[in-house]
Amino acid sequence: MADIARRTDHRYGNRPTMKDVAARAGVGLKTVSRVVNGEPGVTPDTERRVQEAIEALGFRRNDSARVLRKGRTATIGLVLEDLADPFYGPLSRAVEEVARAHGALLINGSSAEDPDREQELALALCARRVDGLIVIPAGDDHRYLEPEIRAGVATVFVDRPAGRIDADAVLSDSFGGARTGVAHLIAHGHRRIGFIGDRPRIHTGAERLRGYHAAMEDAGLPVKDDWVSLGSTHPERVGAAVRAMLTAPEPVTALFAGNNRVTVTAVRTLAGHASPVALVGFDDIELADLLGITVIAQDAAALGRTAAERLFRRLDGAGGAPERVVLGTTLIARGSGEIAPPTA
Amino acid sequence: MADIARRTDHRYGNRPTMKDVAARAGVGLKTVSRVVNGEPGVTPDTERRVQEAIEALGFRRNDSARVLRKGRTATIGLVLEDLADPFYGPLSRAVEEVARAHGALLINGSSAEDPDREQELALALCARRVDGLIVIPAGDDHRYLEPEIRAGVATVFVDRPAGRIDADAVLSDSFGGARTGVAHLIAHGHRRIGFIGDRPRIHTGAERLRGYHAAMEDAGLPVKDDWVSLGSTHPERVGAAVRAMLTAPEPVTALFAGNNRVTVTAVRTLAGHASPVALVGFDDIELADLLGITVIAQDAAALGRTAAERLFRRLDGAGGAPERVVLGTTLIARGSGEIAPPTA
DNA sequence: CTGAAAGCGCTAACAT
DNA sequence: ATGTTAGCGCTTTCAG
Repeated sequence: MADIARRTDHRYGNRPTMKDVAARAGVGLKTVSRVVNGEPGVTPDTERRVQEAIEALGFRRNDSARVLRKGRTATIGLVLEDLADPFYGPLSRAVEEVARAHGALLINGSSAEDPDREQELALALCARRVDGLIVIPAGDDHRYLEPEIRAGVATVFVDRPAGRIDADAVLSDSFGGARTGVAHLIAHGHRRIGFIGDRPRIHTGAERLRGYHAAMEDAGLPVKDDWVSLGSTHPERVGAAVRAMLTAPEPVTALFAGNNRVTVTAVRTLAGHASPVALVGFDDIELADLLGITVIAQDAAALGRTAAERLFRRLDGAGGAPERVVLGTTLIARGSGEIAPPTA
Repeated sequence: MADIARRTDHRYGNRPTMKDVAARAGVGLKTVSRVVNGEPGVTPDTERRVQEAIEALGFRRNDSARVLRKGRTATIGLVLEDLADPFYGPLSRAVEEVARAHGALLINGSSAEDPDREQELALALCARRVDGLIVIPAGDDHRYLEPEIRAGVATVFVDRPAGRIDADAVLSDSFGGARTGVAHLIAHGHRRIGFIGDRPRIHTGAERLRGYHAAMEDAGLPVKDDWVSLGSTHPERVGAAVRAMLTAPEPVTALFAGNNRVTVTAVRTLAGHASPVALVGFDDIELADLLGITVIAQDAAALGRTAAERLFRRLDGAGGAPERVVLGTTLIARGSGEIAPPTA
């Protein structure tokens, strides 16, 4: 009766279990477990019989049950902004490689820059008991993760730091990179420089803006309100911002683009402009070399690799207070940042 | 004694369970389950007490246990070639969005174009009992998936068809796209056209080569051995192939690039070349518009979306024989493909 | 070297 | 409306 119920119940498409394998091989359940996990203490002959039964039945161990018993899933979660953004591809891949080296799989999801969605995703991953979590924050309040972290979910933030909790973070030097980029434009003779960034709520955006202001101040240059535009990275918004700066009462002669999305739109917009305008963008872009775009490059793969390595070190028991690692950026001069201002 | 053992045992970092919540709220286990899952039949007052206990204890349902009982993981697996390749970013994102709409999460991994790694990954996903699998094949023999598919793992192949098994597949029209692209070059006066593709073992590569041959034959043009180069998409290999074709006894006046990686290298190589050479590439690339690169574009997001939708339809019980869906491609003329051959 | 029994945290089925 | 019991498929413990 109980057995009929079980056979009628087609969860997992009625897959064979270790019990089935044991019955077929005429051995005990635990012996099958030993063979499947390569544990010692099984005679070659018994092992062969078990292997045959496994083959015949098409048995594959159910890791869900294993996880329940062992308490570790060998899975880590990655919450990022947008899997389709070329900046996050190499980052994800680097995380994946480190995970693979540690025998773990990767679940990832996009927050679409929505704090609620970030939280929903991160908590769903915790419910699946991922061993660790790598988060590229969309929101600025991560207290919702406190119980999880306390319960033992190793957590590392990347690209942007956590908000309102103390946690490991791996970042690029946004402030220094932007400052260097703007100083580069100043060194080439520009005095009226525009900054187009994303929403100021986003940490990297704010830091890059700070770098811009610092470079201008270092050079004793004023900053007009018209020269700073923050908001969505939507092409329309950015395009309009570029045009506004070029036609302002005191038009800019150079632009600093706050990230890869902005740079792309800025280049497209400037391509349709009469006189040349200097441009330096944060983040490298594919084919930027052929287009001669000067950029402040950050190493997305290194960001992901560093974060993942720190995560696994924590999982391996490394203690100590949360740390913040800041990776440097590189100025790559390709032409667009070396255009001189029009001689007035 | 048993309880001491349990407390000492720190799996899941000693997280509270429903039993703990039940004890604290002074209710039965099942009542907690009802509250957590939003099932009816709980008085508002009881519900409040349970919620309070959940908050106080920082309880989060253990989905591993749930999965074991329910038989569905609400997780799908995606095996692709390289998460860092800009072609797969939008594809993954599209799959993710469909999964999200169905309340499922996405585990993804890169095969790095290695058949063994593809198999290892796909089977690891099956061991975790993903409900469904989307595979971008690296290998050409997928019989290893037969037991899994029979056991109920819905499987859809994308970008390239499955090898030696009959399964759903969603593809782009590689043959037609390449034929159109090469015909476009012929229409602009070229007679000596080169084809640079990836390894012929890869289905898309073979199909595109077939399209090239078809277009040449349609026009009654011969194809010299020197004009076809297949192999790795490594920049060095591709660069050398381009240079060889331009300096062959009968040099080509136009090139067809078999995929996005090849196109990028071809553009870089041609940029250093004296006389202009026409180029059409398979796959669109970011900023190709600014560089004036003519391409045969496929819709990576549509590929992913279509595959994921089919997968969930199968999961929802849709029967019928495996089907092959072929999505069309689009020729986008931007200049490089409209360069006329040098007048001889 | 092998196996029986207990139980991981949850849900389904059945009481009450 | 609420609680009790059994058991998902595996690993752990302990006894042969």
